Amino acid sequence: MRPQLHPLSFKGSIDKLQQSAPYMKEDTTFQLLLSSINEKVRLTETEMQVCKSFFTPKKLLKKQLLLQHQEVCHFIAFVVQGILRSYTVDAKGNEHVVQFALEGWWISDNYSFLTGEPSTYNIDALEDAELLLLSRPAMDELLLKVPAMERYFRILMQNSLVALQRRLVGSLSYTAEEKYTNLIRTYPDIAQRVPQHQIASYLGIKPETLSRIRKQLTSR
Amino acid sequence: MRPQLHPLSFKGSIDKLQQSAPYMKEDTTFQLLLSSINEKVRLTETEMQVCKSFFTPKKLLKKQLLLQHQEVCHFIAFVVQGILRSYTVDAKGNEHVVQFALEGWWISDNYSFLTGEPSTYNIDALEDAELLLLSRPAMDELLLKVPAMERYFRILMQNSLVALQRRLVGSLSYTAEEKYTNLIRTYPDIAQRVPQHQIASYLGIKPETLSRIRKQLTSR
DNA sequence: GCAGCGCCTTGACCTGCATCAAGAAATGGC
DNA sequence: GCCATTTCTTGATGCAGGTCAAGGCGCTGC
Repeated sequence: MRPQLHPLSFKGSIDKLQQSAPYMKEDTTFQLLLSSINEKVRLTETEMQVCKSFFTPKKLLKKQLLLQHQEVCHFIAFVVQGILRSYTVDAKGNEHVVQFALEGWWISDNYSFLTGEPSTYNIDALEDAELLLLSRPAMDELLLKVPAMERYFRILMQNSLVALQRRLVGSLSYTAEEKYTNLIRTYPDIAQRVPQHQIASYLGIKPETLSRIRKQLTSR
Repeated sequence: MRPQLHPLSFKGSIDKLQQSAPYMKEDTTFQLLLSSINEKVRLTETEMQVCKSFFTPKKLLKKQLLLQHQEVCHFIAFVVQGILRSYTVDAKGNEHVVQFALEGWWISDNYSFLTGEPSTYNIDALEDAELLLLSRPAMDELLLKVPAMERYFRILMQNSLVALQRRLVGSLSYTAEEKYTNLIRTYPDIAQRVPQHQIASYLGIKPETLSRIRKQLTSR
């Protein structure tokens, strides 16, 4: 069985995190991030501390925008708690969900972040969320001070690339029903926490079609 | 105008290369690779020499396979000359072109290369080709000896990620005709050098449909 | 020169999903 | 608890692109 690959990141367990006491707050915020990093590269205790210092915590309410179309994306965001989505609005006015990000995933507009050009995406919260932001200057400095992070980000990029390539081939070769059943098999938590019409948008089908597909599936 | 981003790489000029005399062979083989690297990171003269030593030249005839489905992908390949494609065959027996690679582009199955799992892709040559292969152990050693290459590959990955994300959104929001006109606008050389039915496969449409679209377009 | 094959075109018909329209359920604010 | 809004369902109809089938054109090899 192949290990799962997630766009821009991996999915870490958060069970412990949610139960932990309030005075642990500071630690638990970074715990998920550090375990994500540790899964891919070895950092010394000091490097981890340095790392932490470059991130800015941020809270977001449901529906609140983190990034708006035509703004420059000045950060990449690590999701500590909640769900975010990035989406575009095409020439015909249709929204297309590009990515969901749950706990332990990264989200941003890479293109805008890297080039400084205005973004073509919007990013907002589908649930109240807690994030750790890494700004462009912070990232540049972090990579200088902790070169191992260069490797971490390369691995992230490669994993997302692979996941995205699969999604693309899937979008070309599967029927709407197959796309949906693949999704709920691969990311059952998304299917449960995200409204159906958002999932439809992610899959590139209409909410009506998804509704009919679900009806079909339950009747079997 | 946005700089173009190419899946897994960039497109470098090869005009000079093709005109150069035979005794320059050795140099011209690496020239394109080095200029690709220099565009993204600064290497010392020594580092460039070290870099070269890790690559293995390889020639491929038209239709020859570089990687076969279910083999492990032991390399990433830089295209010096010619055109390659990677493709999958889905459950219904349909081929899907995942990527084309022209001069100056990289091609491989990243997933298989990174994890050592058997590949789900095939890679073959659409024209006689000249490649530079970087094996997994060679890459690991290269990254140790020339850490700047870590950055080069991260940038490559990020660029491909961005390009792939656009392609995905495009595959969801554009009509077949829009997808085709986008392709010939973005990569006119692909449209000219690659047979139509391969392009149709890349776009996720049938050759018959592409033929009809082209007829429509010329009649306007 | 022509046989054979790969590639492209054209026509007739079919189908999966979109579109449009109208309610029904669920959710949330106060 | 009740109204507003958001989300989901269902039905009727349309169309982009797929499928199947046949034929043409231009290589390449002998």
